[in-house]
Amino acid sequence: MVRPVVTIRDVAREAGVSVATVSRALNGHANVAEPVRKQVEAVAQRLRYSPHGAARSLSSRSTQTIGVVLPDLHGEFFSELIRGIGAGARARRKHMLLSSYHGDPEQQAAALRAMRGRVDGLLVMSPFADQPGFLEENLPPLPAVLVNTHQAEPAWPAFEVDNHAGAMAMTAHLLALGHRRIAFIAGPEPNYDAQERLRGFREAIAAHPGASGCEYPGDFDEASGHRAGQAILAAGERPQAVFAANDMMALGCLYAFAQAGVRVPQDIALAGFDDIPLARFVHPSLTTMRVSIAQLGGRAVERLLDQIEAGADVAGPASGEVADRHVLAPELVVRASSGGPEHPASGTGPG
Amino acid sequence: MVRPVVTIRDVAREAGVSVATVSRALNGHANVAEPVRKQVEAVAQRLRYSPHGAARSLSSRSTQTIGVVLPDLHGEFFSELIRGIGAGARARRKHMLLSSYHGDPEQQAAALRAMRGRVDGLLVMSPFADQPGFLEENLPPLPAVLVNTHQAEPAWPAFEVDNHAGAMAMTAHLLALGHRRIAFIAGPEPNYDAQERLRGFREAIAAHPGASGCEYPGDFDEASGHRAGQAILAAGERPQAVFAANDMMALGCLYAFAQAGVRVPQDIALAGFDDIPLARFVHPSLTTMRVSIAQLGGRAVERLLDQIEAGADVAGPASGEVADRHVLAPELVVRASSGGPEHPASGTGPG
DNA sequence: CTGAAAGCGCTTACAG
DNA sequence: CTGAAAGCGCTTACAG
Repeated sequence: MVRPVVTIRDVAREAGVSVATVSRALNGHANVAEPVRKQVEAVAQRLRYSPHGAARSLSSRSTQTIGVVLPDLHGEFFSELIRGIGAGARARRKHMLLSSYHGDPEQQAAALRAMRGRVDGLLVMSPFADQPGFLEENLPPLPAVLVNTHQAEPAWPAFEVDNHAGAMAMTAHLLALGHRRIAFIAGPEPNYDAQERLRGFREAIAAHPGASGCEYPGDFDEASGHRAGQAILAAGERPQAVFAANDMMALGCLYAFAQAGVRVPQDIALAGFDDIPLARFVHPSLTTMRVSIAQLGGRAVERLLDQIEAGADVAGPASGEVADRHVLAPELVVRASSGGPEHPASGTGPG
Repeated sequence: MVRPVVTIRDVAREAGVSVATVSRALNGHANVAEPVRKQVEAVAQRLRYSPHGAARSLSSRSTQTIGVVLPDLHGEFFSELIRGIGAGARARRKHMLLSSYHGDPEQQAAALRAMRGRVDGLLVMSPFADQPGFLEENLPPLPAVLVNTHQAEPAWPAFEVDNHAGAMAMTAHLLALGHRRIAFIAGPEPNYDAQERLRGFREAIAAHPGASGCEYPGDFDEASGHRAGQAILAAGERPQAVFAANDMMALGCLYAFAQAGVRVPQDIALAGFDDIPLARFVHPSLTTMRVSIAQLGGRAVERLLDQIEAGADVAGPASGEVADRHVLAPELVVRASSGGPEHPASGTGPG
């Protein structure tokens, strides 16, 4: 059962040709006589030869691999992102080297540097990218595309969700339904997505005469949404609608309302953000902004592979150039919780 | 902004030593004079040197990477698996090369072979492993551990969920609650997990005098669960309990019952399998078997890394040896839908 | 403790 | 169309 390790030299010897010819034959180069190619392929197959990845990468200066460096692997967001990147990579026949780290910049720096010589380009999500010099100092000299990452200077191509526009759209939806006093349950303050959603809410409220908003703190989990829901009910003048900065908080809030006997949407409208799978299953089903994270990953990997194929090999653009930035607009999904006219395809319940 | 590519030779030249000394200094070998080491480290840092992965792998015959080959990336199962593997790999400072393919054996064969020279070992989930010779012919000569994969001969170490025991446990739970006529909604026939769950159900029913089971087809999605639920209600003698082979089908069934005005658990008890996140959010919350897929992945990667460190370098065991097989027992999670005494921590709703 | 040299397994100009 | 040779960027016996 011990399989011998077979190299290109074994194939060459067995086929009676040079290793150069084996290499050319197996890599589909044109300048190989057809009978020779057949012969080499037959021998390679018989010996179950497959080329050594590191050797091939070293000599060809190409790894056929993209590196993906993420802050975490936990939760819907990352699994969708990985799925989208994986699909995009496979479509272009690339491998995917996945690295996650926890918390501190040191670890991410190490993860980034370890990619040199292993990948042809990088997809990076970094909470430290707005720290001046962080990426400049730690990205290997390779093409890189940022995902959902806020850079101080737009030095790298970037793909992100348009949280600001999404929050404005949702607020506009609630306003269009006639609600004027709207509560906002905010996400964690240091979080850039949270900041953008809050900004969108504020802007939409400010732009609408007669509308007023009040804000409650939260940190993107159910429990904080639950607390905010209780606080909203306890406050003086009850808002007509609540917009939670993500779905998990909206669910917590929904639960608080249910406990208090407050009906959604009859007594108060409710909306979230993200369209997590749960959103359509809860009762009432949740109006939310749908964000296609898999698509975000897929488009980012396409952009990266295009750049790699174009032969770019530097980390960061030439000086003075501004990197392209791609924002994906989330889509309003109206369900029962906001009391608006539901889109038939977004209906509640399985079956 | 164009960063020059710096190699070990640049560091050596700059530090005034040989490349051998740089290599030893940076890799923490003992036989380097302390001042020399300091000097080399300073230069490496100043030049932002990081070693070239492929070159290092080729000469050291070690990639510090494990390969993960999966049939798909879609859904809770794979994201949890990847998360568990990723955490395990990071804990042991290994990289993770992730490859997914769709459908056919050819594609998986290619994915497996492409791993040679890129990884030190493989974690493989393969629907084709019971096809004689498939793994033998396509696994590179590396240590490999199988995950949730049914092999005809137990030639490789394997980690899997004990679906049979889990289904028996759930059936026993329903029987213990006094239910005697129990319906089972089966998964897709070719699926090995589905087969094992069905086998566990049958065995538990057969072992219990006075109990009777009837079976309905399904294919692990909501819609088939919904159809089965309708069929169950339409049939002559209504069962006292329904056990769906997975949670998604249980949810579909629950929805059919709700539409028909049949109350769960008062009129009929219901249980699922998997403990997907939705299970605790639906109403009534769903009794199910919890399967820790992340743990499955984590343990598999540990087993693989142990084998790699032990210096094994062959695909498959020595002839005559039987590979170890690890089954992870799922855990019964009693919630409202079965009408049993609920565990306090498993309660319904957020907050 | 240090360096010169061989070698890891490929690819790719360069000749022919 | 084919082969001999150089080289990719490291690591590691081997001498000293």
